[in-house]
Amino acid sequence: MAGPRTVDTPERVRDSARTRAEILDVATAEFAANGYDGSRVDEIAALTRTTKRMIYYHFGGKKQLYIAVLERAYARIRAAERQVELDDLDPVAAVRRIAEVTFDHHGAHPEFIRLVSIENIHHAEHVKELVEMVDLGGPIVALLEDILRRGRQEGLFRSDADAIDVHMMISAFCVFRVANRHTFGTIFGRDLVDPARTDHYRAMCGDMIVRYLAA
Amino acid sequence: MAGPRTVDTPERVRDSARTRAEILDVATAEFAANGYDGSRVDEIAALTRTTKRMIYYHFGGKKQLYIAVLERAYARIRAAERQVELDDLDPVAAVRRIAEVTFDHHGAHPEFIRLVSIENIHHAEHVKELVEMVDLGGPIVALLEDILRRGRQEGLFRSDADAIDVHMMISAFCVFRVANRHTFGTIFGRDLVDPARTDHYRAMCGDMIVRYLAA
DNA sequence: CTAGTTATACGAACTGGTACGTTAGTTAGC
DNA sequence: GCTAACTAACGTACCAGTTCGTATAACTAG
Repeated sequence: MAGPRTVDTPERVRDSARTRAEILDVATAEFAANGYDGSRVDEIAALTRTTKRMIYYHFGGKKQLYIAVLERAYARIRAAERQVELDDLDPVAAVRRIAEVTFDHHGAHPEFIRLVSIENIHHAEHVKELVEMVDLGGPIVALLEDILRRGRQEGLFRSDADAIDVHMMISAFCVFRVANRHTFGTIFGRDLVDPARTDHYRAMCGDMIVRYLAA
Repeated sequence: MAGPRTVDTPERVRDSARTRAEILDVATAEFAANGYDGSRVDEIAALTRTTKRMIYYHFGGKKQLYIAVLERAYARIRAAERQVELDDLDPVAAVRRIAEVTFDHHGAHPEFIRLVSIENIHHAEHVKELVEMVDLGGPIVALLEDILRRGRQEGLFRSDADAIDVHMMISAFCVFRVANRHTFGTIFGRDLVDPARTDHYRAMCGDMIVRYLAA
């Protein structure tokens, strides 16, 4: 944030990195709130301290801006996955830990979940461009494969479950709770993200995967 | 260019019910494919054998048409739920049966799942209008409550699980498999709706809920 | 150190096209 | 001959992307 060169002009300075970051912040909120087609480039520009021209100057267009937003959102969950510490946990505790990390991340980042939902409406066409640049799934799959291998060696886990399916079951629970909370809450009168119920659902998620995996 | 209606033209009769149904069919496909903002009233009209004015004549506007589409889609899953026969099944088999019915319905109606995702992007604002007219959640909850009560009486089920949470867990799995298949398939290289894997995932869904519920 | 030069960062106003909804009029059927 | 069902063509607002021009930082030669 501090001026890298001169100390004058506290604001209104030329700083492309800052401008880009501010556009990305606003665009993330807008795209998550309104979807791709529902978002307006003019509106995103109006919510920044710069103009629409800068969006085209720095990103090229609405679509590229959206891809940049997606890229940053996925980078953040990979960072969360990378920080999990579970070398000293037994396999059962380790899968529960992973489920809880996923649960907490999705609960804390509903805008990421919304972007993923939006992306699926668009048949993942933008994520398809992303995976050509970064490996989004590798880290979590490698982590789970290691735990499953240990668990099977110790005779704790069933042998017909693989890492991708385990991740799928955990994601299904954690994504649904956030992604579908509006229709679910409206139809069943239960707020899935009510803070008073968070511990209940975190435990439910852990129980689900641990019991499913049990030999 | 086109001659008057001197030629036969076997159909082309005035039939408001048929016109409404045709508009609804096309609109369902369009909204499910492109989302609400991504769908075009002109395009929907072009895909019917009538004109855009008829959409406004019969439904009032884009939003009301979308609500009518949602209403019909929800009516269909309630019909599927109503037809489940499980009076002669023990509680464990009965929950598995319900999970399978949900699994099969969602697998067979991806357009419904997409509409639900789209609706959540819009904070369920249209479903909120729907629930004032019809009770969408009652039937499945009543069904599950009955099974859970029997299961608890027989000492088969844990006592800290209620019908809404059980439905949530089943829905999470079945909805995720369809709703997120594009991003998941792109990132992890596994097609969740590959017919060759359908039996595997149906069994996985049943195992999940049965094991979670076990006392 | 400084005057001249260039690359980068920025903004106001505009344009071409698109999309929802309407106006005005037509036809079928009782 | 009255009305529900229907059609073509239009109007207005909006929106992605562009044009053209300006200001500032960074660099270079003298």
